[in-house]
Amino acid sequence: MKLLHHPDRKDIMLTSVLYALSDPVRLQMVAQMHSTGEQPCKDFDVPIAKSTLSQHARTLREAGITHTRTLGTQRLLSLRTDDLNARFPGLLDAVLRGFDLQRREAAADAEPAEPAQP
Amino acid sequence: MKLLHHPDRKDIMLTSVLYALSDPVRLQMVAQMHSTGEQPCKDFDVPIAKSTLSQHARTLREAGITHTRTLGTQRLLSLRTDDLNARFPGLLDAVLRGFDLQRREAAADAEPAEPAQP
DNA sequence: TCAATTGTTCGTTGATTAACGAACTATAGA
DNA sequence: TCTATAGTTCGTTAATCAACGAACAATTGA
Repeated sequence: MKLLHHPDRKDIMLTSVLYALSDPVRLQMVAQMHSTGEQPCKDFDVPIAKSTLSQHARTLREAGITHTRTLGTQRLLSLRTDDLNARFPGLLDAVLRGFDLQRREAAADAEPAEPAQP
Repeated sequence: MKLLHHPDRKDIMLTSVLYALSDPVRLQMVAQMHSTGEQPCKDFDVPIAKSTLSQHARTLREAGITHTRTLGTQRLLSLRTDDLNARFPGLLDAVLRGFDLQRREAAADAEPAEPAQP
């Protein structure tokens, strides 16, 4: 079994975090972990090959955004919420909120009018 | 004279903003605009060629982070604070605060002890 | 008009990136 | 032990990126 490197809290770099979050696939993964909690790679709802997903998971882990633990054949990913909040207060929340606002707006734009009962 | 494209507020994308902020040079530029206000390219305190700086300025502008206006031969850059706060509430502040926290910590680490009179 | 200042554009280079499939590792369960 | 499942690693490809210098454009001021 391979041991996975996670950076210490103090070594989490702002530019690395912002870069990791700037990819649509990774941002989606982060949003999903935030709403659903810890989950295995296979449950991420992203339309990419598993090798690509594995690489994205690594990018998030090495940036200090996620923690990965092994359970059987699975790798369970979760957000390092406390570490991120301690190091960059308010950043994760602002990103997640921005992601949600943007998503809502896109959904609203797709509808022609405000339907009473959709 | 060339006219510069600035995206509408509604077209500012989260991933583009995060990406633009994930480069150390651009992040430094943003921090400087935040503390010093509007300023011309030549006043940015970054150790790069002016052609490179010009490209970074373009990246920031096209991501919707900065506004650029022309004054004589100069291009004055300023943060689109209101637009960013409206679209992604708290994001810019969190990034700027995180940048400052990280900078302070790095400075503290460089000092061996707490000198009374440095 | 001419020179200096400020910034942009262009072409190049080397590095990095996201994507994929194939091959591999490791564990769980039959 | 054998098979299925879950991920990782590797090699490749096409695209993008940051950096630079040279050449260009636009404006100011002498």
